[in-house]
Amino acid sequence: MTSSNRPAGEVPRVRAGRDRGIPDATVARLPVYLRALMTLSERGTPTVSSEDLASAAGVNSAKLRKDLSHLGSYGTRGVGYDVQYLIYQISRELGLTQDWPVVIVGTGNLGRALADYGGFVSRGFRVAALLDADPAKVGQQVAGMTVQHVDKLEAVVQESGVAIGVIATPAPAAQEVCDRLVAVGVRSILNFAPVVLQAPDEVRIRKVDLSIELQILAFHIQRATGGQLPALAGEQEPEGAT
Amino acid sequence: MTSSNRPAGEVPRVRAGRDRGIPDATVARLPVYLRALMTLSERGTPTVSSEDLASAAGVNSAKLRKDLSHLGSYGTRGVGYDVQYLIYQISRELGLTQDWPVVIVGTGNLGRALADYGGFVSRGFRVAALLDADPAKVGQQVAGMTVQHVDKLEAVVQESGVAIGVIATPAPAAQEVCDRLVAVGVRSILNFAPVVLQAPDEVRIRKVDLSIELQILAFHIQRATGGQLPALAGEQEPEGAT
DNA sequence: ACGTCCTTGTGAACGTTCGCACAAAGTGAG
DNA sequence: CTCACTTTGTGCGAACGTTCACAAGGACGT
Repeated sequence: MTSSNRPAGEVPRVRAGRDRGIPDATVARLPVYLRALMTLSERGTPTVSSEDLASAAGVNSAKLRKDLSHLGSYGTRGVGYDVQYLIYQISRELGLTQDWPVVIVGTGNLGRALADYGGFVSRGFRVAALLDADPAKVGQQVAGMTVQHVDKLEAVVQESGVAIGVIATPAPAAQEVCDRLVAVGVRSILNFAPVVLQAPDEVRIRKVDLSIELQILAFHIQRATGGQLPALAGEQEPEGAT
Repeated sequence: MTSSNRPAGEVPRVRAGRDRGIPDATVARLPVYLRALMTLSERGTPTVSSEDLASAAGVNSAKLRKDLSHLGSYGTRGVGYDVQYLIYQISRELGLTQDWPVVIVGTGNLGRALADYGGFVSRGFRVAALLDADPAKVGQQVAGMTVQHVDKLEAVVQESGVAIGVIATPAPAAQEVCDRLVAVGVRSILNFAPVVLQAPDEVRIRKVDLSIELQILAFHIQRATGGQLPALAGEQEPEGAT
């Protein structure tokens, strides 16, 4: 998944000016911290300690401090972190202070859910277009936008400067959509279709698979209960009376 | 394989009487392998090499072989893996050979998308009930099921032996739903709401966050382009350093 | 039967991530 | 000013994950 073209031997560390070598694991957590900070901000909390913020984000406090230290020293010892300032710094690091036009391909249930999802707009993402191959769907209004035919994909991407493509099509159509997005210069793709997309290394693909998460949960339940449905195998602890 | 001598404390891996601790990273990939194998199966492919299967799943072939080796020696040297047999073994390991009743709470766009998602049913998951707190939604037909009021949550869970709860509510309602699910014995929760749920340690929570994935993509684009949109250059300068 | 070719399974090296524990740095009371 | 207290930032060892490289094992042609 990682296509880091780093000269062999060096750890992603301090580079030019500000520290730009942030570990992937840290990057994946920054949005979670941001979310927790937003909640604190709404409550009017001025500062927060690493302990409290870590608890709100569901991580270890040492890990949180180390993560934040990759952005710089934005805390005050003895006090904690200024909520507003930290929100700004994380947003800036994630590139959320600018506007990201996104194209969503596929307006089935999932595509519509995505178009309506408030979390996109509130984080600097803007749906530039909704596309679908089904003539019956073209022209429909979804989340205040008119669904366009997928033939417009190339035009929309170029006119709106779309940098991120979201694929929410059925599985068989996903690869072709991916190819077309790549062909018009999109280098970042978020894929919801249950297929493994093939693309050049320079294209960054992230995948969200609803059923995979369920399967992982099922594995752990099965492992914990020896293959029995827990609710049917007894409500109490195994140590309890049988 | 030698069993690792684990010090007292928390156990990151599955601990069982049997020596079958499968790493989390491997478990997370098994569904991907399974998906690739299903595709091969539909094409009538009898056997597949680790190289080909790894390519189809988008991973390194050595990693795939090591992952599969945790399940047992199911390959034949010089030939590869029998597709049908491997499908069976992975399915069994993931617990997909049995039926998992699932309750979906929240029938907004996302909840409906989930209810309609074919990937659930085809993998041994069955939607036992769709719940919503909105009286206007109760009684509606979604994916062939009637939406019930969330007050029925406890009854549904107990009657159907639901082991997995899916939370697709708005953020403010998620924690309460989580608490209620835990209270009736649900130990595995898949959370789509953009909040960090607090629950006892024995409850396994997995989170899917649509906007977090987008934010991670945005970070990488921004990092690669120095903070500017690749297509639309020149709008806002990056902040000066301290 | 035997040698050659192919592929699995895995030991070992390497890189990444985690979390403890503590020094450094700031606050505030007296 | 000094001292006690709080909290950050980080060095370090351990745990975890990934990848290389190759021995072991099986199929197949001759």
